[in-house]
This record gives sequence, structure tokens and C-alpha cells, in this order.
Amino acid sequence: MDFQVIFKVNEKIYLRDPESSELGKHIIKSAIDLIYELGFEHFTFKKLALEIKTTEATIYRYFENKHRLLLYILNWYWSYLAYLVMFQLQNVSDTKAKLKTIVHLLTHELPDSGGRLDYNKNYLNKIVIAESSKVYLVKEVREINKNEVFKPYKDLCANIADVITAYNPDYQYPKSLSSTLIETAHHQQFFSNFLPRLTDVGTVENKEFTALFMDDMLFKILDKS
Amino acid sequence: MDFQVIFKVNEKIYLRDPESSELGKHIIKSAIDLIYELGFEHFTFKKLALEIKTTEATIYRYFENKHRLLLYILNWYWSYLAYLVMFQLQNVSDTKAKLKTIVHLLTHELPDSGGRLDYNKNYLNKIVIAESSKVYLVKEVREINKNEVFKPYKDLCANIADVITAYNPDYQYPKSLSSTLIETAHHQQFFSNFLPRLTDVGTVENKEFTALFMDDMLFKILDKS
DNA sequence: TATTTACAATAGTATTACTACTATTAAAAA
DNA sequence: TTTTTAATAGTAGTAATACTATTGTAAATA
Repeated sequence: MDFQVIFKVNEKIYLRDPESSELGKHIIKSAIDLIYELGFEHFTFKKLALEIKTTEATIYRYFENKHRLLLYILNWYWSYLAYLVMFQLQNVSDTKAKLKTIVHLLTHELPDSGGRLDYNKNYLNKIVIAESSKVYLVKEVREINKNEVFKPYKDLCANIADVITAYNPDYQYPKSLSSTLIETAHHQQFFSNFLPRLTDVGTVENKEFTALFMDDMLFKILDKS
Repeated sequence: MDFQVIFKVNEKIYLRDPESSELGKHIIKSAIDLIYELGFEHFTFKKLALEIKTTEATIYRYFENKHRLLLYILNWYWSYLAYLVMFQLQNVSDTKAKLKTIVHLLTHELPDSGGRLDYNKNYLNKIVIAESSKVYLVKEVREINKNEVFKPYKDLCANIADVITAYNPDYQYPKSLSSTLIETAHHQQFFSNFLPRLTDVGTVENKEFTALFMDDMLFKILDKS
């Protein structure tokens, strides 16, 4: 049986649904490539328009600005990750194994699982690591948050928190630990790659190192009390 | 006895030492106010020039761009924090008490301690929380890092790692834990303020909550093995 | 006194972010 | 079938931002 998994991204994020046209899909796909290549600061709608042979104004009909476009990509990512967590934890009864699966998902590229996925997963992974915090570390965060555009992140965090609580019902800070795991997955990977003195990365590969560090941390915290 | 503590910021960061003139000091002081007020994205040299009644070009003689100016502020902050850690741990023999002092320093505003400090510490604290990751989460991180401009951050991290190792010599990841503590202090404060569902903050105040969460986490990790 | 030197201001340019308006096309209505 | 309209993308701009080449001026030095 062939099937697709489709995520409806909150429509407050875009002006025009990029999933509704070929051009729209092309914008997202190329945006991922270009944000990876240039970094978010150097990424502009002009450059993207040039890349996909359209005009700046056309892209502005889909997204108010590049911040919203990044937010769209991350909403898609968070939704997909939450789906994967749900999917991969099906039929796993051991809560310890569940947590290990979560740490692995947080520290590795998205696997292909059923749904078609034509985005470059390696690039997407790098974008999440290096750029994701820029969508909320802005002056307008309160205003932006009113439109529920961070809901997929909060849901992901809540799902992980539930598994934490299932593993240890006495632990006091499941949500904070959950968001810390997500953020730590990002910065430990970034640091071990670019600023390794901020980590204890050795000969082992970055993603593997981050998973080891996080596993150790997680179970010491939860097995203690 | 009156005394001052002065930090020499790496001279690769600036074109002209802002400490060398009244105008330079004025630039830093007002930059802190303005970055706090507008957020880093909306902060420009034009607006800063208008604020301190000089011209854009003049500010460009001190700093190559606004990224470098932010880096300067953070270098100063990291150096001062490392100094405070060193200073406050003097004559404390109990390593547990040392770690608690560190967590408190990471989660609270800079105290006045000896040295004159005419920057707005509340604003500086907010800037560190919301903007600090933007100095390394850039495409040019490798290039920038070559000039040792992240040294104060790495030193701070190493100092904290030493205390961790003193407390528990068997713990495998002192530096990663140290950088995780620093980053967690920032995003848990940010989240509990703006996106509280990502945390377990309750009635207690944000800084206090973050300190409680981090204390709990730190000692569970280190007392375990 | 003449001459460097240090510094800041003037006056620009290129790029970025964004928008008002126009042209095209395809579907719906007459 | 023809006309109308609605949806879409493109043209052609403006304002703000990021940055620089050059000029002016005042203090330090010869």
C-alpha cells in the first residue's frame, strides 16, 4: 500500500499556501537549499527569485517576509518530527526504549518513513540546528505567538514530556527537560562541529556524540529520584 | 580601597577600541540600550548614530558591522562573568556550594562587585538571553572563530567544567554539560517568559524557576555516577 | 610655523525589503 | 460562444539598510 503523510501548516504563517501550486512547492524546496547554502542572514527573496527564475514580488505573495518562510519550514519539520515520534513509539512498551528512540530522532536526520519527502533532509537538518532559534528569538515573539505558529513545537515538547512522565511520574520538570533536550540536540551538534572546545566530542562522530551525551544526561536525571 | 576591574576585549573584534574615547564608550552604552529596545534585527548603526547624535560612518570606524558590536558586548559580558565566577568561588571549599553559586550567576543579573559598571545590567542580561546565540549561529562561524573571538566563552565554559570535574572526577562530559548549562540558562529564561508551555514554570519567578530546574538537573547528573 | 596624524562628517553607492500597479490567463457567467 | 471576473505572476518602482570613498578639521609633532 502506498500512502502519503501531509501536514497542514497553520495558515496564519503564509499569505498563500505554497502547497497549492507547483511554484509554491518550488519556493519551499529551493528556499531550503538556499538557506542552507547562504545562511539565513544572507538569504534574500531576490536571490531565491533568481534561483527559481521568478520575481521577488511573486514570492512576497506567498510569504510576508523571509522570517515567515523560515517559520513555515520549521513548522513543517516540527510536525513531521512529532509524527515520527508518534509513529516510531507505536507498539513499543518499554518506556526506556521510547526515550532512547526520541533521543535518536532528535540527534539524527529525518528518516524516510512512508510519506514522500522531496526536501533535502541533510540540508533541512542543518537548518534546524543553525537557524531554528532565530524564529523565536525576536522582539515580536509575543505578537507572533498569538497566531499559534509555535504550536507544533509545543506539541512536540508536550509529547516528549508525556513519555518522560510515563518513565518517571515523580520527575518535576518534564516540559523543561523536553525543551532542553530539543535545544541541546541542536547546540551540541553545532558546537561539536564548529566550536568543539565547548564540548567533549572526541573521535566519535558529532551526531553520535550528541546522542551519547544526551542519553547519559537524560537517564541520570530520570533514574535518580 | 577603591578599585576597577577592566577587561581587554580581543582587538580583532573592533576597528578602533571603543574604550579609547568618550565617543566609543558612548557607542557601547547606547548600543546596549538600543539593542535591548529594538531587538538585534531592528537595531541599525543609523538609529544608534541618531541616538547619540553622531553619524553612521563614525560608528563604522569603531566596528565593521553590527554583528561585531554585539560580539564585543558579549565578549565583555563573558569576561566579566568568568571574573565573577573566579571571584565568588574564592575561599569556598565545598564544591557543591561552588556549583550552586555558578548556577545562580548564570541565571541572574550581574551583581555589582567592585568594578564600576555603567552598563544597564538588566538590559545586558536580556540581550545575553535573547541575542547571544546570534553571534555564533552564522555561516561565517569558522572564519570568525579563527580570531579567537569566542575565547572568553570557551574560557568560561572550561572554568565551569573544572568545577564539575572537581565535584565528580568520573563524569565524562564536563564541557558539554557546562555549555549546556549556559545555554539552558538562556532559553529556559526566555521560554518561561515568552513561551511558558515549553517549561514547567509555575507561580515562582522566571529566574528562580530556571535556577531550581538547573540545580535539580545538575546534581542528579553528577551525584548519580 | 609647517606638517603630519587622528578623527569625524559629508555624500555618496549597492543591496535589501517591500509595495502599488499592470498584464496574462483560465475559469465562471451570460 | 462571448464576456466578465478572479486568480495569478510580472513590472517598476520606493524606502531603508549596509557600507565606503572622500573631505574637512583640530590637535600633536617636527
